[in-house]
Amino acid sequence: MEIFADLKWRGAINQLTDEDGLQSLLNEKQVGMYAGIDPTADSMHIGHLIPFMVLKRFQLAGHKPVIVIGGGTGSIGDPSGRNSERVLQTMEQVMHNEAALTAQMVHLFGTENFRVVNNRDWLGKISLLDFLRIYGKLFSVNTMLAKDVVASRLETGISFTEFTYQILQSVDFLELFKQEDVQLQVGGADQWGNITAGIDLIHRMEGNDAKAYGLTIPLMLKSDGTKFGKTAGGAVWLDAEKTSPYEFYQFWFNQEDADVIKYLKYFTFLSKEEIDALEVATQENPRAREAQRKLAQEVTRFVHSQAAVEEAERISAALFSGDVQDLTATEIAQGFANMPSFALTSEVKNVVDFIVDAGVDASKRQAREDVTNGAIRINGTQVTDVEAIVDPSAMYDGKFVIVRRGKKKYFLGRVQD
RNA sequence: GGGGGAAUAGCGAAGUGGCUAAACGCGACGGACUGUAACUCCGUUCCUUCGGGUUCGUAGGUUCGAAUCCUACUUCCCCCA
Repeated sequence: MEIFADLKWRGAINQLTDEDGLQSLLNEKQVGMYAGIDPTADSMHIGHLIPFMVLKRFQLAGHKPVIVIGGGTGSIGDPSGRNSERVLQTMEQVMHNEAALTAQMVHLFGTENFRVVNNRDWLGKISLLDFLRIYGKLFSVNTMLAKDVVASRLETGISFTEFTYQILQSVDFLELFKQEDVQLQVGGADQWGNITAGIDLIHRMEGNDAKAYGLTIPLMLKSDGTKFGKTAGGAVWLDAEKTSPYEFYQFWFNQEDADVIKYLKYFTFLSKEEIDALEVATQENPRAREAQRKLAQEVTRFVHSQAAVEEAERISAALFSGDVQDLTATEIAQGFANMPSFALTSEVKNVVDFIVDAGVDASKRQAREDVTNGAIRINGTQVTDVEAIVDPSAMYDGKFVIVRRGKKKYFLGRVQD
């Protein structure tokens, strides 16, 4: 499918500045395009992936994405989508984040037909007087105040620093237009104001016939209206240290039927035919969760690797069947990375005491009840006798004890001595 | 500043001297069912060495016996100024 039609079908387009103009540009040449990310953390989370998925599709279609790491803008703070002033980060933190994000980008985009640049390289060189004389004159405060992002903050307050953010982002677009032949900026729906400000600046500096376009992506929401990409544990990170590949896989696997097709379209590179087939499969046999499985596999492979997919599936199979005996110590460490864990000694204990000391249950009364009800499994083996004894050195090289309460609540004991 | 009312378990809310470790609803947890779902159903829901122990804003008091009566204090709400 032609890239533009494909994006529309995938529901990836919210607003466009000039559909016909962009369409014909895309037809005639390899177009440079960019999206930015401010180094506010040392990893992307899946929310960040939203504009980058679109860039990746353009890349696969032969165009050239550029990622701007906002070393300059990130030291200022984007007011978009926020109702309070950002706390500035230390420069060391910003630099550390930049390096980590760059590595993630290269992992997703490769090095062919792709660039990562840092806007500190140009923003950092502009003197205050140049800023005011060259750029400031071209921005009307009246227009800036009218942007939604700013207007919504006038009640609660916005600093001059954040107010100028849209000028900096506009300068980015202009610089990229000149240096990297970037003609399209892609961003989330809340970036519309910043993007159009950039196009206006390009027109003023480079002439009205300069071809610069903007594309925003719809706000991603779940079918129940809540925010996409959050779990009880917080954001879903791309960094395997923050969100293990197993948890990452599980996040996608657990999507609702009502959302899964939307996400397949958006977050995978499967063809329309494949996705249509999965849609039918979901309707006819929802219990198989074929679409969710495919979604989890595809996204986990894209963000991590095929090996990560296989490992995640092995851990999933073990955890959900309860057969945890066969897991290796490494797999346990991954599968339990963000599950509750507790420290223990290799001392042999009574189950009830063990459970309470582990924090699995709050009181002995509760612990006895759970044991009696058959709700407790130690290392995959059900324990129903309150007098049973737990020996931490029994399995997994004496390093771990896996406690399961109920069907799928796991707790990992790490033997300390 | 004056007057009135209320504080009960995670939350809401009954309970006005013994039958109350405290109804009921929600939530939470466990189980059955299921698709690692929703719904529904069943059970549990202060601690315990299972003998018992400690609870109804806090501290005292009355009583054989107090969540229930009295006093003081704290907090919250309402009305009047």
